[in-house]
Amino acid sequence: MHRYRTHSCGQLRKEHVGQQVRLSGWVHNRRDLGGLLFVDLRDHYGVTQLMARPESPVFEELSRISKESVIQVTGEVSARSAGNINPNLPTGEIEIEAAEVEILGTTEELPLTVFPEDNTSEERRLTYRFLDLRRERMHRNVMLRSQVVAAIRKKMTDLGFNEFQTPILTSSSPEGARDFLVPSRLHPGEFFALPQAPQQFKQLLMIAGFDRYFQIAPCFRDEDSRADRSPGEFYQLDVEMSFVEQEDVFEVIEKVMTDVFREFSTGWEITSPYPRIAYRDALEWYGTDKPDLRVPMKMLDVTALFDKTDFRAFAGKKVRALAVPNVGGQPRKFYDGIGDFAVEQGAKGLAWLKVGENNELTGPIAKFVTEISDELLTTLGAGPGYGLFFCASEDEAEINRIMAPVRVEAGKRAGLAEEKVYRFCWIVDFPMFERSDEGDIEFSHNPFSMPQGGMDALLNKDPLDILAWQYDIVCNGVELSSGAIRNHSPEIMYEAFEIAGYDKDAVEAEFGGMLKALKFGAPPHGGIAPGIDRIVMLLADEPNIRETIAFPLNQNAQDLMMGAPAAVSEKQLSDVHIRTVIPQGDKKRS
RNA sequence: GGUCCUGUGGAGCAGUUUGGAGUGCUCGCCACCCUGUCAAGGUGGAGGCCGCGGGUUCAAAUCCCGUCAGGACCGCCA
Repeated sequence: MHRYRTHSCGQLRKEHVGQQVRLSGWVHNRRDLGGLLFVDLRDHYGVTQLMARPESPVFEELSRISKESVIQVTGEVSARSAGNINPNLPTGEIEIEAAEVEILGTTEELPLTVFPEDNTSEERRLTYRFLDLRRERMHRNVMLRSQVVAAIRKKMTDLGFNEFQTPILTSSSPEGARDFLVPSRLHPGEFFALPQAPQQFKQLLMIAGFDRYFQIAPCFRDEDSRADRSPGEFYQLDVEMSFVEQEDVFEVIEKVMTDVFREFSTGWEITSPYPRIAYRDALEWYGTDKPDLRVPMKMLDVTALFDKTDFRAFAGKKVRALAVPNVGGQPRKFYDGIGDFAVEQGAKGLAWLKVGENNELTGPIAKFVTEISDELLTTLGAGPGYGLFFCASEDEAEINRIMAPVRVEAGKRAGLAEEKVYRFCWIVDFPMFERSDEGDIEFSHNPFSMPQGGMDALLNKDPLDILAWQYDIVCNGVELSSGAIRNHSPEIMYEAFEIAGYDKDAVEAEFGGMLKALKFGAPPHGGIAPGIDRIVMLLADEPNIRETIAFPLNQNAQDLMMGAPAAVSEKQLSDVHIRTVIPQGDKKRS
């Protein structure tokens, strides 16, 4: 007989009855009936019920072993009588009559319960992550991630892509986030940067002629985290293709995403092809460039209409309207509730109107809009039963920040949000340039994207009107990725940087390596990089990205289990020529 | 850098608004009862610096100030 086990805890069925078997695993739960003892034994594969009677030599020992200890049990598989079958357990038709027990690993009192899975603070879960990962939900999420990554690799390979590894110790790349720096021992005072993305390397691979690249790539950015943005590091499906236009990239990614989501979602609906929404439309309609299309309502700018009124509160401000159908029966409390939600988002208030049976408008601002009421309803496509909400501000960005969540929340409260569905979309036509707060022209996103219209556009159009071959893929309000057709022409690159205020010398000083490569026969190319963590987060239907990562840092970018980051010895510091200066008042000291 | 929420036996909460004895709930732990449970059930018990420091008060888990820790968001991050 094998030393530790003959079968897994998820393996035994009716046909094994009568066999002598050995199982190893964790004590999942115990039910002591006095004259009869049940122990659930758990491993990665499942749970099997062990059973012992008082006359058994192992009864006493088995009844004392604490939960989450690791034990090995030998005994005979016996069939459960019809009334005792557990239909919720794949192994529920059998149980093991324990004859021998060996304790392989004991446990101290548990800081959290593995089973049942009650609420535990995330701080504690991360501190004892090895216990947290035993729990069914986290175990399932981590396995889902593993399977999703395997499926993506297979799919990409089937589509003719090759996986490459790119350096982890590298130099700063043009993503624009703060770098994680690694001091060089051999070169005093110089530093590596961990890659924010393998952006330049994948472009170099295209220039080197490899045609179709992908990588499940680790990326590092020293920026603050969010519920959907993991602290410090994350993984992306990094993709780059040669001799392609935007639509070619879309075709590949839509196929991969749709297939993966169909394979791993539990029957959720996915619509393909994904709608394409221009960046400017997305901001006006949804208040964000990552719209949650499960709520279909669009907002509209009605500044021009309110200019015709004497409504002082909106005078001189931009006004955005949200028309919500099917809320005619809602009490005043509903409308005020939406307003309260807007205030929580930072609004001073939210004006609203109710559309009556005969299109008559009622509500706090009704008397101010009498002369534009017909036009308003026509513009918004609203009629009886609609609720109209208005947000006004001099600052369009403020309207967007407030109204984007209000739109989704109002849709949910009105029962208009779809469930069990993945609504993908492409956001396209990002502007190439924007005006900075100081009034200068600057790149609005990635300076290495190809401007739509190429050199001609750069030379002849107002920079603020130039669009880029740049795109995002969004699902249910989660931005999965940005991507772009790259600027593979040095001349166009110099010109684009010129517009943004960088002369040729500055560009060469900053991006000389990349530029040099473009001068030696660069193919047109483009790519994208959907976030693995976010894909798994959507598939697992988890609200927080850390639930999809086995060992995430906490919000403050610390590893509570391993104690990272941490001070290092003076020797280590001097080896890499580093002297630390701790800010005054900072209690952290080596 | 900023705003907001949270901190109460081993775990998760309620109690704080309106100050009056560490009061309560669910789980875990220990002991005992229990021969078909599977989130077993029953009885009893142990376990507390109410995050920490200061202040107000006859009296503080509760009010005030500060501070630490965790989380959500803004900034930031393609």
